[in-house]
Amino acid sequence: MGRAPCCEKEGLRRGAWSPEEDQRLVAYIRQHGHPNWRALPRQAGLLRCGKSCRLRWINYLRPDIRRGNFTADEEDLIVRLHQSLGNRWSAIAAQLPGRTDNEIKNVWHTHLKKRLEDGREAAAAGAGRQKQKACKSKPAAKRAAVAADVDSEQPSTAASPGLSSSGVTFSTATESAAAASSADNAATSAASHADQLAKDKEESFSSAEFPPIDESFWSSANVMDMDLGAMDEELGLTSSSSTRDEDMEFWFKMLLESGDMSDLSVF
DNA sequence: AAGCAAGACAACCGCAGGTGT
DNA sequence: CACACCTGCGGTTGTCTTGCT
Repeated sequence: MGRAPCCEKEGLRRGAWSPEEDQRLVAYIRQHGHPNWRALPRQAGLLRCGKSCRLRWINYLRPDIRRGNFTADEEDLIVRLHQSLGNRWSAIAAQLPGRTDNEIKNVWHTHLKKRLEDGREAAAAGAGRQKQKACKSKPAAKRAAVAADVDSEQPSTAASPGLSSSGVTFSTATESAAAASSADNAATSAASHADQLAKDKEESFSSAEFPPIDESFWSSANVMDMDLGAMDEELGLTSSSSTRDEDMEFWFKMLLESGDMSDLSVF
């Protein structure tokens, strides 16, 4: 259980990613996947450490990322999940299709936490969100613009009905919620939240902001030489769901069985 | 119009755990 | 069994944007 030596920092770029770097990373992963993050930047010709590439891909460039503002349901779900899971952002993110742990963490620290601390979450649930969404509109647009840069090279698969991970991830959320419901009626509420999220996501992905995905991208000759099955698995796109989702489900059930999910009464 | 404070978000850092040799 | 390597996670920071005065 050793620790990986620190990334060589000499000659490596840091800070914000340029569109060119994004395109290069996306193009490489498109062709070869990312079996080895450490070796990826060198093979892709990027002056970045593998960690940085992974983070960029996971949090920003991954095709199944759901961009845009958090919905009221998503925010509520985050708050409730946080109450029962604590700072397990990856666990919370597993219940929010298309959202990354980093994004959820940011949202929590920037306003959800404050909302709770202020003790007026109930009152602010409506008004607060309206204000917040207005504030976020520009950054969202900015992100969309950057994404468009990348998408010009790689059509986003986010809107691909067949390839979107939403169904997979969400099915996990639904199943988890369903399991919870057997022990606690409150979980039914969580399931409805998940239902709503799925609807939101579908609507979101079919909106103009998320133009229809070019399905041909994934089946094009560009990716024919790569292991699509492996890629799908990495992206959480397989119908059998990812190992991580399975882990999350297992963890959820364990909590249920151990009674730790009594906190889910908040649902 | 300019300056300042707060908000929002991308990215980095260090650690822990899993896996292969 | 010990070690090295790799990946993933959570905390934190830096920078840019927005709103207010």
